[in-house]
Amino acid sequence: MPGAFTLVLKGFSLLRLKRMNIYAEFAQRVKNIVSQLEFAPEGQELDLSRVTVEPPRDPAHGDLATNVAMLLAKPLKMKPRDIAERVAAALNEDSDVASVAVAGPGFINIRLEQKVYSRIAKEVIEKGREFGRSKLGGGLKVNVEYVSANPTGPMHVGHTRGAVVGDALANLLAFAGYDVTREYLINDAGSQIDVLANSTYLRYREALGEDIGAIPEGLYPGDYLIPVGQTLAKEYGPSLKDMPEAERLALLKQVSVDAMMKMIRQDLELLNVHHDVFFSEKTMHGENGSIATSLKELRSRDLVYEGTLPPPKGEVPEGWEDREQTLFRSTIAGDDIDRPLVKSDGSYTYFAADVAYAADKLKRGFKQLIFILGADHAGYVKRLEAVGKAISGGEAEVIVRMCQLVKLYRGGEPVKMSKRSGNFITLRDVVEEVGTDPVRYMMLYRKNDAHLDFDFEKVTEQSKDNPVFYVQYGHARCHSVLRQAKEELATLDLSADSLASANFDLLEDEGEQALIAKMAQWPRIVDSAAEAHEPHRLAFYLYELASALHGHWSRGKEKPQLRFINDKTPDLTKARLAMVYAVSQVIASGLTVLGVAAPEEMR
RNA sequence: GCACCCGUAGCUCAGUUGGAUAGAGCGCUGCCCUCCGAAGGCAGAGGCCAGAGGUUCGAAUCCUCUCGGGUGCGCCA
Repeated sequence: MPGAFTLVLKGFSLLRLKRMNIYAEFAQRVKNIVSQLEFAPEGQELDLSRVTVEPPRDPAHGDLATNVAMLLAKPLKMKPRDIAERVAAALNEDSDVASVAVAGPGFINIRLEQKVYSRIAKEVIEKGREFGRSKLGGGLKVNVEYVSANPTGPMHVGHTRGAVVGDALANLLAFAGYDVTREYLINDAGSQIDVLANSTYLRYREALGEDIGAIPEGLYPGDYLIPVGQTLAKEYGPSLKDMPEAERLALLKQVSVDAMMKMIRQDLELLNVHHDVFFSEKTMHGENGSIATSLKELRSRDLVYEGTLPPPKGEVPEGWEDREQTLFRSTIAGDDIDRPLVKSDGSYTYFAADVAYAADKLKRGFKQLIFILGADHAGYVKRLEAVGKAISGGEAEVIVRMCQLVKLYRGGEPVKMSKRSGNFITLRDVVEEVGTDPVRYMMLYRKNDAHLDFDFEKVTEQSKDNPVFYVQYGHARCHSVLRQAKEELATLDLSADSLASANFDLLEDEGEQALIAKMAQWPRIVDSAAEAHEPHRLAFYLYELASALHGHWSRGKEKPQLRFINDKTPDLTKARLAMVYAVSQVIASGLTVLGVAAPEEMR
């Protein structure tokens, strides 16, 4: 199970980290206090794994809150508040703690000394964009597979979400200390590639001057194959027509797939999506291919066998015949039925390729196989998990994240698409109209398994309604202040080194403390988002941080003494500019993980 | 018929892995630019967290059932 493994890693990373985030830090201190207080009768081990230290929901309660008293009430048979009082008294001795209060059912609320804020601010400036990078993953090898769109045409708008979520998740995991490989499976072996090749052949003949008429049903009608046909005509002249059919088909397949992949890579580049490995499915087929060898090996482990399946419940499909076939024993790992590996014509099913592909990844040493799938593949989740579990014997883990469908709107009206004509809306259409940053942020500003409405007009709107502009604007505002300071205070050294030495103890305003407290949460957000495989949490956090900045900014309008730049108080000004710089670093860092630009001005 | 995902403010959605009085944006009402970027901020109204049981100190969150929406259901990829 993942749980035990993750815990080991966590313990490992906690020991390794020189500076941990304050929440993890205080959780450890609380645990130490509990064991020192010797609540438990002799020989009894207290389970402290569920002890948490979190920011309280209401900032008025302080900076940190822990649930330890409530958790221990039962095993110790004590009242939560009695436990809380004793822990609180011990916490009060901590020199980082300004005050402690017991509240509600037994919460312990902690208010931190100013110097803790100062320490955090200093750390952010020293680490810059590296602040928040963690060792949570402990270098664990993980494989993230995303996009894997069929190489039969340009990327469809429907691929966008999975591409962005997968890419951002990969970035996030890398930032959280995992050894990440980003992978794309090229489905270049199925019957759809025959269709592609035949469609290209038609365009080739067209390029040679033949009248091909309407594109027949069953072939790809899109214009994108026209240049492929033209290139072939230029390169080979009419000679392809005389080529033996098998040879010609092979050539057409190769040329077509290469052309489509080139197009797809350009589309991905446009979206700022990147992969390390493009894995060809075709290379796994054939007599000595990895599918054949994998199945052989799995047969020897009794994971592959010959057998029959019960007919599907409900409506039995037309042409159903009860026959014996080659099956993968996915039921032993939680799948509903065992899954067929070989079609009646003797060729492998798509699933067989998946089995071999998973085996290949495991052989390459990956401990987590992460898949980003569209909602239309929901039925595939169980069997993928089963494959990982069965083949690795529980050593590795398969994690599937599904992306729900995106509905397109324009000014509130649904956008209709007709697939049949080949004029579907492409990923390129969308990116070229609204831009990479808004597309990416919108796709990440939602839980991945929730439906997403994407309105072309709203996404290009430059207002609070549009989170990407709000966050980028926050970043730009920080730089605006720094530019202003440079002009007004020519003698002030604004380098990171200099700013790190500012006297942060001067930042006593509640808005300033709120901003620093918000930044202190960043490492914690990174870790929890990485553990949950939910990059959208970063997008929401950045919105909150930007909001804290905008709010504080406006307070300077009502109370001029709160403004960042004041030539009469140079030390305070320096501390405030340092804080502004720190905020810009966290926003830039977060946007970078999300693959979104952090512009310094937006005029 | 079965499986998976989702039901939270009028609308679009968060909710820190079970914590305190459930939050944000849009929309609505009323305010704030002689002032570092108003692409911004402040305040107000708006809730039976689809419904019913259960688990426990404590549930929007976990379990069961019901209702409502989506997706998929040998040899398509």
